[in-house]
Amino acid sequence: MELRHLRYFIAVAEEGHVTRAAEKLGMQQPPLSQQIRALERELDVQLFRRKPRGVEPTAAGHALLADARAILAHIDHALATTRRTARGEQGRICVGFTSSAPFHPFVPRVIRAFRDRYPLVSLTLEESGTTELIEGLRGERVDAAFIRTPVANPEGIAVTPLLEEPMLVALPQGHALARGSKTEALALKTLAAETFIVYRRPTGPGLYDAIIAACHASGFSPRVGQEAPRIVSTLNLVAAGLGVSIVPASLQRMQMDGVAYRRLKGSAPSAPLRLALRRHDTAPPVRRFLDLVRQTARTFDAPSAR
Amino acid sequence: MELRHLRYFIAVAEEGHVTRAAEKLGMQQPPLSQQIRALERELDVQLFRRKPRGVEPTAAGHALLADARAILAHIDHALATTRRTARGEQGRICVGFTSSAPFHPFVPRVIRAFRDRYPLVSLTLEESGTTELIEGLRGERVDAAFIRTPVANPEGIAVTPLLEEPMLVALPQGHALARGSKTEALALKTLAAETFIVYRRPTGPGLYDAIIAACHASGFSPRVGQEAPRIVSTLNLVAAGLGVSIVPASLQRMQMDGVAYRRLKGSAPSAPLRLALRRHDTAPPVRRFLDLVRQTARTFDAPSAR
DNA sequence: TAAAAATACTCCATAGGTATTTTAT
DNA sequence: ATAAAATACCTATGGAGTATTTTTA
Repeated sequence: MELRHLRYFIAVAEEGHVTRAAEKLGMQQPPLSQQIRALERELDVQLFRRKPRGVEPTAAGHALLADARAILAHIDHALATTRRTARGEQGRICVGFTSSAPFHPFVPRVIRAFRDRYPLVSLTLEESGTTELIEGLRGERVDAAFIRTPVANPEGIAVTPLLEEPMLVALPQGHALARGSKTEALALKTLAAETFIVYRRPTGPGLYDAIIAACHASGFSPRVGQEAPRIVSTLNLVAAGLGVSIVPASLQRMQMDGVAYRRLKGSAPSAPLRLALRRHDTAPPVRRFLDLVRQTARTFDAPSAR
Repeated sequence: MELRHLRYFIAVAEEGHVTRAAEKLGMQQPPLSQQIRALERELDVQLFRRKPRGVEPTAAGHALLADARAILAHIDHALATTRRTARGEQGRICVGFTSSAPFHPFVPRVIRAFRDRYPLVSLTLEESGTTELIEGLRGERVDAAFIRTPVANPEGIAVTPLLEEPMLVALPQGHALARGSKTEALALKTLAAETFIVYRRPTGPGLYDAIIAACHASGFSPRVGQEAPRIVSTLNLVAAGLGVSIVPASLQRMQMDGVAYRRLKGSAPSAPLRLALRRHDTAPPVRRFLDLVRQTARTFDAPSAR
């Protein structure tokens, strides 16, 4: 059986008249009669009662008519879903981000824009460390990840740079360097004697290494104190007076009590925001997400350094 | 689009390999490739990613695969329903009966047999007078009716005789004729002086006329007292001592207090059981019902005259 | 008998087959 | 280099067209 048979059958049942149905279908009566009989022969069921002024569906014909309409509707629905899926308008996507990413206003903005634009794409979010996110990408548990640092082993992973923001020194409130003119930039070497609170290296090696490298460039080797597993923990430790830290500027947005920020003078390390994807991932929602992220990044006038 | 495309698509998606799918479909690889590409072109959607060792459904392909399977299942289901409907195994039937019919053991037996044999046919029962049942048949509210009397205007109605049973005299308990040897048959003319309770003529003219005619044949004109709208009411009136009546033998089964029965001698009127249908009704459940009724009637060894 | 469906046939579009080339790793 | 898909081309099945007959109330 073919869909043709169902289409023809519906036309004949609706018209109650083979000749008129043929006209409506843009064909002649004999081939239509033949196809109807072929359908009846295949099902071994009489679908129409032939009368001198047309045809009338039998009980079986009526039963089939209802189902045939439902089947054609089912097909229309399936094709629409398929097309939407191909366009990336329907499906699923899991977006991961490191703990510091959501503080950058770009991230919530782009997530919201995606939800608005592609409401049929089911979007799940996952916060995790950079290393876990990259593993998640490889294992298909995550489809896109906002990260801040370069990836150690980028095999099969494509990283798109999005935005850069300065890094600031986070000092305990009341620290000597936190007093004075707060808007003036600080030279990194001023911090040579301080204890540094850093983000755990295994979780996000890039940030750790960038800070150490910047210190060495300024002529000193930083004393590393506590290592924090999340960027927020870093600030908690700073607020507790256990040391200073160097964090992306957008962290200021969280208004943490007991922490003061100072800008850094000269070639201070900067904090990039990047998007990591599987290289050659053709999943349409992922492509749409990347498109939207890039477009939003282009028109983003960084309000982070307020 | 045709079902062929969906069948081929499913085969290729399941095999992940056009050549193997073609083999499984009993065809060659190039035409299968062509049909798949034709489907992709029509939908304007890429369904497979071509790899050096086979093909892999895209996200859209996966979406379509699930729907395509559901559609084929939908079709199978529709065809099965159509065939069952054609065979009379599925559908609806409304069976009517006059008030006296269900007392004949044949009627409940055949109803039960039909339910058991055709569980997917939704069966509704309707009790009504003969006249209303025939109108119900004409108006398609009823599809088959168990009646006892001939139909006045049988235009478009086919009546099949099923069984005959004797009619008995129903007497008030304590009536002179109810005493004595109860098994002995009574001559109808013995009742010449009695008041007759009869079934209302408009509701069931056949029974009424049969009784009057039998009395005339026995040489008297019966005195008609109350007319009852239902056969049970007749017996109630007899029990109340308002007169005698002549009723089908199977009415004994209802064990009505205060009523005694006597057989009739000679050419007493007999009570037929008949099935009325629309002439030329081809509805399959109705044909099945008629077949079953006839078959059951043939093998029915009347236990009514116990 | 009259309208409509079924049959008989013819034709051609296209599904499917055969041979070969292109592609992707 | 190799396996598999795509392309080119051919064949023939069967869907559709034309002319006519049969059916049914």
